[in-house]
Amino acid sequence: MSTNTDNNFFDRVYEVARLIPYGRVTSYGAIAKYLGAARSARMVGWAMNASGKQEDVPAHRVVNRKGVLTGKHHFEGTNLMQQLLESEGVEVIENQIQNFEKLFWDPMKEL
DNA sequence: ATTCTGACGTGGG
DNA sequence: CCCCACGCCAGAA
Repeated sequence: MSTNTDNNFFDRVYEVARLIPYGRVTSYGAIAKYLGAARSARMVGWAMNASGKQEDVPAHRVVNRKGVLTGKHHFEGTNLMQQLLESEGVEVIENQIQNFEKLFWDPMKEL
């Protein structure tokens, strides 16, 4: 059995997502790039879609490159994603994360 | 098999 | 800064 590098692309996305520190955020592209699939940023989003099964995947900490909560519509309710972020100290206005550059967590750089 | 779509990213205007 | 068009690639119909 493989350790953790032979899992499906989806599972790898989940692994990285779990590594996102509390109160920090990252982008789909950053994760995709870290996995060596920079051109598959969209797949990361798709993977997140299936992350509903995974309980340890903080999908709310993953946004697009602009720092906008593009996927909030996929969460339960209408502003659950924003609430989760704000509960971590992340300020969100109009689906836009404030100080995005400062809160941005780059797996390639941090790992 | 083919076609469309999408929680994206980049480039040009 | 905003808006538009194209590329990528995996899953769904």
